[in-house]
Amino acid sequence: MSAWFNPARELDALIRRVATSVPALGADFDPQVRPATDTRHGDFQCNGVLAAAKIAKLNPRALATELLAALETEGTLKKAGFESDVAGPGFINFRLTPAALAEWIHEYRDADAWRRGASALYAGRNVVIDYPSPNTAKQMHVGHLRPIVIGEAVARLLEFCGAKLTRDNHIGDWGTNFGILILAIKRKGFILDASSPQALEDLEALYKEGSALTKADPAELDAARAELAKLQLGDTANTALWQQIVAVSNAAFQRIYDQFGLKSDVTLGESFYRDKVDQVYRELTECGLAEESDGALVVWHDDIPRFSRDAETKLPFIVRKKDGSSNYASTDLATILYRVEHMKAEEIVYVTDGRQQDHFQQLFITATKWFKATNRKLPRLRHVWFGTILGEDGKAIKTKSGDPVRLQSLIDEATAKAYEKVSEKNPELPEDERRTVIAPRIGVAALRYTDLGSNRTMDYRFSWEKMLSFEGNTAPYLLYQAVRVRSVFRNAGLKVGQGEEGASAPETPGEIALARKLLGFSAALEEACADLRPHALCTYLYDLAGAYSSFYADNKVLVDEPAVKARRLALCARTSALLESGLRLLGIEPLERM
RNA sequence: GAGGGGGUAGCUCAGCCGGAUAGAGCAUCGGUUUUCUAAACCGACGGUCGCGGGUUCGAGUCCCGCCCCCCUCGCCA
Repeated sequence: MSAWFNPARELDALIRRVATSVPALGADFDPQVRPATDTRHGDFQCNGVLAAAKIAKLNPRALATELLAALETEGTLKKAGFESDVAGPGFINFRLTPAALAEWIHEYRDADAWRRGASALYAGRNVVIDYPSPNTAKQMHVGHLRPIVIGEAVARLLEFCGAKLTRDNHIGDWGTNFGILILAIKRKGFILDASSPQALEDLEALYKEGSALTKADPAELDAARAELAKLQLGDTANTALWQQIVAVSNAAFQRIYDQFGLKSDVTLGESFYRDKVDQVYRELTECGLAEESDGALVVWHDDIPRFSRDAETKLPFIVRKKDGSSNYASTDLATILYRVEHMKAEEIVYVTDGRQQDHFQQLFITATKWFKATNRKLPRLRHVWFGTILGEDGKAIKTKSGDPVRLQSLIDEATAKAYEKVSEKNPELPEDERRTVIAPRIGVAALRYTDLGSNRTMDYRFSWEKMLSFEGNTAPYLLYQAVRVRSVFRNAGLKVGQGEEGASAPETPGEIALARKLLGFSAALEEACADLRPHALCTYLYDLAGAYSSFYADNKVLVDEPAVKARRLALCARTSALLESGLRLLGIEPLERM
């Protein structure tokens, strides 16, 4: 074990250490080590000398030369396989020798090795991730795509980097809509059957009707409230109905989760916390954080102008409604406490729509003060938020009738298009494989990748054309590249990873470029983890696939010279493993052929 | 009004812990296959990085002002 998993990080540490022996630099010198912006400059560059020279009023080139001399004397640089020089106004460029590239490729050969390299980021940390957390009694629609897809990718990233992860599906199963729904069910004498695929759709229709009635007739609204009150007081009939509604919802959700390969460790919905909110009210009141306002129990944050009681537009954190019932603020607070006490959470990650930013900001501030006042240890709280999926017109996506687009219909359409495309491109593959394996996987992968491919904080325009186009930075392109690599091994009669003995160091431009790209994985992973942005990984995988394609076009793998063939097979094997591991991190299951 | 996001090629978007000549895909035009999956590769075309100031050796990236678009703002989650 000698090659650095993440050379940029190690280089940075090394330069900092050596800089202490250079008088003009010292201990607080920031080397600003970055991947080289242009490969002609090498693999990594140190930009920090320019700024330091300015402060010390020295010639930057001379200072860079001095620092580099100290680095070279120290010896590590050469051992790690770097060549280096001073360039331009005072940059220091570092280039890994082909032998060093070969060593990394030899050493970091599979997901286990990468996981070990990456484990420093989250080693052993207890993390609870809250997703996709849908509301019950409604079918999953396009709005549920992002929490599923982003949540799963973030979860896998964290797990890959060593976190001890609990996936907690915090379903919304205790909302005020249950009064309306229960009333409507009773009126119609409707019988619920959780095993029926139709059941949730029926519930939704009932709710729509009931909702319209309550809007039209105040007496109806009172009746609905009465049903809700009965439920909350533990009425047997209403509780049974509520349980059935939740069961119907969960069964329908599960059918969607299965198609996305989603598994929760626990599903503790809001209802689970209904007997735990009193403690929240009591403690918040006792430590002087919460107070009555217009009959509700609210928390003001006078230290934050926007959330202060003096703000122009009042935005209190309402923890108990004026009718005495809880809301998501109260249950979210109770949930934090539960996760800390019973799941030993050191970090909680919420994956939700960006429109909830105010809520989470207030939640986090309130929790911070509450935990401080009660001498509890606060976990790190992170809101991983995302933008909205827009229709082709740039407005919230809807069907022609104005209803939300069902998630299942998105999956079906994507799958159908994928089937068409595969059948056109590769008709000799067995029909059954195309239909049951390849098409569904490409379809779901396309949905996922479209969602993950751009920065999550951006809104994006949903376009069938773009989503199902199999060119450019898309899932089918990446899947295709992964399949092409596998095909090389199939033709050679080898398993991926075999035939590397006696490999020489990369030599041709295509080989070198690919090898460098492979090394870039560690940095991409770190970047994706830092802000929990899966799209950094997407960008990397796309680059890697491109580097492979160029390599593949100019470097025939199955050649006669054993050393050349072995080194190219090694490059192929690593590309294959990295593409496939990377896709899995995004939640995308790679294919054998397509 | 306050807060958040966005404004980069005709379109969709990367790049934004300041770094050397601003990148992809699509579209348009052209080239590459008796060769490991051409769903590919290579090339050409295409830019006042919203506008104006400032900081800096260096600004798409940081700061200030302004303009435009989207979202949120008292009891839904």
